[in-house]
Parts: sequence; structure tokens; C-alpha cells
Amino acid sequence: MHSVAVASRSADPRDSRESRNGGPQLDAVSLAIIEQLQEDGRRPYAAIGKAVGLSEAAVRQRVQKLLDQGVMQIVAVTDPLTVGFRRQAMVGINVEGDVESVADALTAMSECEYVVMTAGSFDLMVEIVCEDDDHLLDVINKRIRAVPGVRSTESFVYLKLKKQTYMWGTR
Amino acid sequence: MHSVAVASRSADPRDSRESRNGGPQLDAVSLAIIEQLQEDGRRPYAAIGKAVGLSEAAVRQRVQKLLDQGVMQIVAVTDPLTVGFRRQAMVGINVEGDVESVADALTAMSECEYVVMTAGSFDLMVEIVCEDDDHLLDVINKRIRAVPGVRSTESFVYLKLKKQTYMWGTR
DNA sequence: CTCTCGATTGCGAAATCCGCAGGGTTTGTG
DNA sequence: CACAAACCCTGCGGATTTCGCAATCGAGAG
Repeated sequence: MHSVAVASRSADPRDSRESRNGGPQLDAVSLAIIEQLQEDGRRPYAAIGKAVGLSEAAVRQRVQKLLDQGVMQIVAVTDPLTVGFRRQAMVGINVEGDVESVADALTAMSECEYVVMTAGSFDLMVEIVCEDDDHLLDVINKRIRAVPGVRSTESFVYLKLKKQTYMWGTR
Repeated sequence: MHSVAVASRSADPRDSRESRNGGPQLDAVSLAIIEQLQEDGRRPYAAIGKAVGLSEAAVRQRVQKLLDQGVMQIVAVTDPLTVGFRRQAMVGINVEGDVESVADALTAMSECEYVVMTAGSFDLMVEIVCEDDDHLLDVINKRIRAVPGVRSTESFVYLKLKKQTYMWGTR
């Protein structure tokens, strides 16, 4: 049991990627584990272990670590329309002054589902999820534009969501 | 299995009134179950049952049904930057002719993580995930602009992802 | 070589998952 | 009203999985 099984895994922990921001580096095995859990977040550890060539306990430890480190999270994702949120929009925002402080303010708003700092003709892009038109109007015109530093906004109301995947790292 | 938004709904014979896009009506209990799984996708059925006032078996059956119906899926989600995709961008697209056919073409591209038809100064917004700058350039200038009907594109390269939640229905 | 540290393994015990049978409740029909 | 069918829930074993822990392995550092 000790003699074989080693030939396969050559975990290559050194610079697969290390360049920036506190990202803990992931080896090929952790990537494979994530891939398994992207297919089914409830897949048993033993099944994952069989797929990636690790024992059940080792998989469990690595998964726990990935969760603790915030590298991934295992959650239920839904189609907003089926849970009562009928209006969504992407909002492009231009900022004067500190972009990050504006981003933090938007992050604190529960309707803001997704906040990203960008390069281009917008400084920030924010996805917002609302229950109806009134709610959407209120969030955009009253709440977002009230944030200090927000110079202008442009809204793109969702008409139809065509694709939404969670297969990052799976290609 | 890749798309949430357009997940097929099982022909539900007795659909009294699920007007349009909406799927099956979710009662308060199913919503509470989803909420539990949005906090932790691996939470045991018994614990969920205790939280929502149902037996373990009942929770299990409801969860299975929600998964089968495509109302939700339980998956691992990651920050693409930490799993080796260093360049992301939101791309706004203007289309001449049929928007939906363009959307379908983009949906077929694996680099397109998110495709949505919008109202506003863009007809489509697409989030793309790439490994590096070359890859990003190739996708935008060669692949997306080559799609028939694409009139123009505007890119917003991601600098920093500030927020990414999956708490729909939790408010 | 020796020691340390992190990752992995093996293994029981406890908890969880799973399928199935049974019992209410509601709906539709004769 | 009676009856059947469809649904949803509960309870209960048995199989499976999770969990915690001690022992082992491997790569460095001293």
C-alpha cells in the first residue's frame, strides 16, 4: 500500500502561481478536488478521494482548509427569478476620489450581489438583485447615488439570463 | 448541468399557475431550506430539519426535488484569481439583428462564464474568464467579434473582486 | 544523521444518508 | 358520500459517510 500510488501525484506546490495578492497557491490535487465539488457540492469525501487519488481523510482535511482559507465555499445557488426576485441589473459606476471606499459602501448593501473594480469607462460594476421595479429604482437612485464619491451611474436592466456557470477552474 | 437560468423544468402536470418564466412556487419551508443551504451547502439534513421544523427524510426529499427541478444547485464556488485565472472582464456588446442568436453563440464559448441580455446602451453583457492577457485578447478580439451580428464591444477588465455572494432569498 | 513540521493514512465510533413502508390530507370523480 | 389517486410527511433499519486521533511518511533545516 505504501509502495505504489506515489508515481501519480507529483504535487507541484511551487510557483504554479504566486505573483500577487494573498492567494494561497493551489496544487493540482486541490484543483481536482474543487473540480469535483463544482460538479456536486455534496459529493462524499471517499468518492472525491477515489477520483483524485487521495484517502478520504486527506480529502476531508484539504476541503476544510480550502474552506477556512476562503479559497472556495460550498453553497446552494438559485435562479433569482424562482425565489421571488424579478428585477436584476448591472450598474456601471464612475467614482471621484477613492474607488475602494465606494466599493466597500456598495458591498455593505444587501441588494448588491456582486461588486468588482474595473478598468475602462466604468470604475466599478455592480450587480443588483431586487424584488420589483420600485425596489430597483430605489436602490439605484436613492441608495447607490447617495454614496459619497459616486459621480455617475449607468444601468443595464436584465432582460434574460442566458448562462450562469460555476465551473471556474474546470477547463 | 451548466446553466441555472435555463435549467429544464420537469413537466409539472398540475401547474395551476406558474405564469411564465417562474418555476414552481416555493413555499416558506422550501425557502427556509434553501436559506440553510446557502449558509452551508453540506449541512446535514437532520440539522436543516431541526431549523425549519421538518423531519430529516422530508428535508431530503425536498432538497432532491429542488435539485431535480433546477431551482437550485449545490456547488463549490471559488474566486477565479485563486484558481489560476488571472484575467477577467465584463464585456458590453451591441448587436445588429437577432440578439438571442448572438447570445447563444457566446453561451457556447467556455470562456463566457455569464451571459445576459440587457436593456440600456448594451444589448448583451458577458463575463469572461481567462488565464492571461493573451487569452483575454484572443477571446475578445478574435472570438467574440467574429460572431455574426456583433456590431461593437466595450471591455471592462477586472481589477479586484470585492463581493460575490449567493444569498438570494435570504433577505 | 537527527529533528521538526506539514501532509497523509488507517481505523473505530458516531453521525448521516438512503430507500421503503405506512399514514394523513387534499383533489377530483362517480 | 364514497372512493381513488396524488402528495407530503414520518419512522425505521441498514449501508454509507463523517469525524477525531494516533501513527507514518517526506522534505528540509540544523
